[in-house]
Amino acid sequence: MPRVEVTKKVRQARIAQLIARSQVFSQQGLAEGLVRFGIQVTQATLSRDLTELGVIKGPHGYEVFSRTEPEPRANGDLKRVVREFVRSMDSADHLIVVQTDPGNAHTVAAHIDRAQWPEIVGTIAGDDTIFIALKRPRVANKILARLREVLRPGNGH
Amino acid sequence: MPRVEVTKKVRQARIAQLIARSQVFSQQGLAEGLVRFGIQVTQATLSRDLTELGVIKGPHGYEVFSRTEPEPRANGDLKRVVREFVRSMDSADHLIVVQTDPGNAHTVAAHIDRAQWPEIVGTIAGDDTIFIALKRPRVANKILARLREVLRPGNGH
DNA sequence: AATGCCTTTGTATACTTATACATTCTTTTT
DNA sequence: AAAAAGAATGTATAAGTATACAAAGGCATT
Repeated sequence: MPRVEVTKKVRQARIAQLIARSQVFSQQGLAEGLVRFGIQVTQATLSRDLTELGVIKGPHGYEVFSRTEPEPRANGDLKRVVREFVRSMDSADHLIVVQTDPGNAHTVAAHIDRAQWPEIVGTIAGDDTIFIALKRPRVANKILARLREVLRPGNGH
Repeated sequence: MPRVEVTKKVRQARIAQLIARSQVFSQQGLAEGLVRFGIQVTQATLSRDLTELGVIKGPHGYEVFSRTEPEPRANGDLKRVVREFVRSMDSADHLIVVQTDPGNAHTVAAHIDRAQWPEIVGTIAGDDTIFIALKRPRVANKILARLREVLRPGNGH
């Protein structure tokens, strides 16, 4: 049974609370903040706690790293990255414009490049936008349809 | 002016490329990866680069945290950056494709954007390529000519 | 050219974080 | 109950990162 002292679980909850409300930049500082909750631990323990909580250190101090995995890297296939990152698509003549989640345009573009579809002349990716240059305008709908296939719900998983 | 050495900008572009494609867990390891690009720097410089790039260290290595582009110190005009970074240009229908020195596409594109030429709908820049979307294909040559003016030798300084 | 300011980078080192090992306490197995 | 196995945590230190300082070069002004 749990002891009278503060459990690991409670401590980690306090840590999450603390870093959510204030900017903490070191485990030493975190330890000091925890003292106000009557919790006293060493830096080593905090290092372990932060790892378990999935906390990372950003420009503004520690933050919970739960958001959509910024970079699933490795090599999923085209379908996977399209389904995961693409928000919308449209075409304009020789060009298809793809909107993705911020920061992931290059990931998607790289996969499209790799597919080497003959109708595509080239792609270029910014932060959240991809331009796909086509050889001829009339293939736009064909390519769009091919890409959209994987976006439809109930389309495998 | 072209420099013999690798510029900071190019180096940071390589860093971004490297951490996007593989999992890097230390600045030491990053330095080793950069050697394959012929770039040799110390850990201290990489620490600074990562800060400037807004890179953080997550469970899967370094990742880009935020695209807080400090925006190229509003310096130099369009002519200067075109002369300095552009390698070649061509058009494809309503699209102009500009090739630049590695890592400098954003700089050039930003200046083109700033010029606000009415014939240009928008631009998007990758690592060394820019797509310029035009309202209508027939203005391509006009824009190309205007850009190429500054590339001609003996064109002021 | 000389001066001064700014940028970039390396060196050395301080600061921060992770981890091997040991200890203590709890739980499970025999 | 004793022994074995695990969990949690501290200690000491290794591993990793940031930064003060100085050197070097670019650029503008004089």
